[in-house]
Amino acid sequence: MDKQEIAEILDEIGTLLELKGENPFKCRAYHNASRTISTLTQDIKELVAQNRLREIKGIGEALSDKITELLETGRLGYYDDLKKSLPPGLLAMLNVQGLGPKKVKILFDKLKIRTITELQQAAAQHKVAALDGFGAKTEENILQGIESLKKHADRHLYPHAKTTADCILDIIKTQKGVIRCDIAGSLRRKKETIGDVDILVSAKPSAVKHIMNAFTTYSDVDKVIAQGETKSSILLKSSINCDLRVVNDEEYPFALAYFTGSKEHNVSMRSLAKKYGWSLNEYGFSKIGSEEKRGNVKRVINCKTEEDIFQALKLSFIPPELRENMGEIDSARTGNLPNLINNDDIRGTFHCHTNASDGINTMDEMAEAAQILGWEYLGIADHSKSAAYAGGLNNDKLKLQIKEIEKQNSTFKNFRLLSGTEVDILPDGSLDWNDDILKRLDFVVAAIHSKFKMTEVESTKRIIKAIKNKHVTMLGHPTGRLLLERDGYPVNMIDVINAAADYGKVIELNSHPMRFDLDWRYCKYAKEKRVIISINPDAHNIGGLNDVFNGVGIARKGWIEKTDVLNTMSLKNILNFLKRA
DNA sequence: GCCGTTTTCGGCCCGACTGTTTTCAGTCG
Repeated sequence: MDKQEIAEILDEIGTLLELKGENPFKCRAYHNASRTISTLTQDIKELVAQNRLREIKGIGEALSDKITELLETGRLGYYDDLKKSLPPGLLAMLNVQGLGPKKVKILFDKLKIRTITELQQAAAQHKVAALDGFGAKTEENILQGIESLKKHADRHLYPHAKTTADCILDIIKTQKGVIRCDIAGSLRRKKETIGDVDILVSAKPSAVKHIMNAFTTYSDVDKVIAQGETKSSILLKSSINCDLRVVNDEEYPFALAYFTGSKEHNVSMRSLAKKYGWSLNEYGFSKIGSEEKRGNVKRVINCKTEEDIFQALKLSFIPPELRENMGEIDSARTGNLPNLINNDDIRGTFHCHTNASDGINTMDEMAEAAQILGWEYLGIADHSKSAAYAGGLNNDKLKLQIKEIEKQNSTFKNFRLLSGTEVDILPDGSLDWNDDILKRLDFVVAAIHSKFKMTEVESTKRIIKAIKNKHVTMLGHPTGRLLLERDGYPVNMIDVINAAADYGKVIELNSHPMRFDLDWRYCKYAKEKRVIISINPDAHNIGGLNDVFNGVGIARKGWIEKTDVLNTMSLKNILNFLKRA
């Protein structure tokens, strides 16, 4: 059992306790512990072996015992008993918008509803509205919530949500009376996927109604979910939920910080404010104990921008991408925030396909696009011969491509194509090209494209064997395509990172919107082990090259600094690096 | 269930909106 599985069980225990009506703080303790465990960088097995679990903040005696039991026996009696005491369908019911643990508990206690299907039937028969605390409107919302759940279960990819948000932002910005206007929420934090879009506006009071109307009557609105004085919520035809919040301009920086989140980051910021004797909310700082609410808040500190808020708390400015309560507040206090990568820092990239294998554009077109982006180099990495499904090159075609690249390079001035390959790691860990061909290439990306159903131990062994090959430069998409599931595979990333450190290999962080291989914890671990990451688009066309930027958000979450990323090196350094590799 | 320069008990982040009530509970972010 790994820490991720432990974290999932702890989270579920927290939710199950909520459904049983347990002390909310006890429930929260489990949720907090789950998050802490899942983001742990130390080896949990080692911590248990050394009896050091309780050194972790939020893990006390009870949780330490439970985690130890889970790790040592693979089971937890407390969890099994808890699960037996409630029907499994209750957890799924919590996904219905507007239903929380209290309402689900009532539905179960009074009507014996155990599944979403039973809930839908009961609501259709108007049995739900008859319950105490429920009504016709709640019943209607439950039915709509179930429909919506079926229709919009998925989250939205960053680039799609960003395009949508920009269109709405453009409309809001041009409204009369608007002072400041920004995207907030997970979109501002550049999460890989977005739940809903949050837009924040500051405006003159007289303009609020007019702005809200402009928002709710936007041409792409499918349905207006809520419309109030400060907040409106719409569902777009593209099935993206979008919230607009209006505040006055004095409140704006506080609201921007608040609605940018994350929730966990905000909780920590409030705790910190409390230590200074202030209460922090979306409208300002106020003195603890004062009864003032919105409208007559006596601001203890005036803040015109978000920067001022951080400064008031003696923190350096925390970029939105880092606001996940993953240690950024401590780092901001001690001046140790990472130096984040910007799009402008990217000086080239590897792992790009052409129409020689399964790409769409020609090598010429890809090279031109890279130069337009201002890059110094572009790596060509078409598939190898075993990747028949992807039109993998045969020996002769690869040799021809190497020659073609040499020829092209003689025509460039401040740009260079690098000849590479995305070589298949075969099921036994050997490579699809022999060493004679591999040594002729500038770089070699090794990746798995077959036999995804191997066990974690088997696929880890397979990858590590490939990493050991002296011609391999980097490991491509190390866990497959997680968002597509169908070709993701289990792998022990800690072992893989250790091997990459031992053999001096690069690990690729694919930034194609459908592929997010490494999460921030592994990036952080890779950094500790001094393993270089490369942000690669796995671009199959010109447009794909622009997606490198989408990966930058991920890299930021990984606390990867410019110096830790291959793509920020100049061509000269890249060539030196490749020679060494 | 966790935590403590207010440490073994009492507090744990905070406000808007909705729908249900007639002053508030539940949900959400």
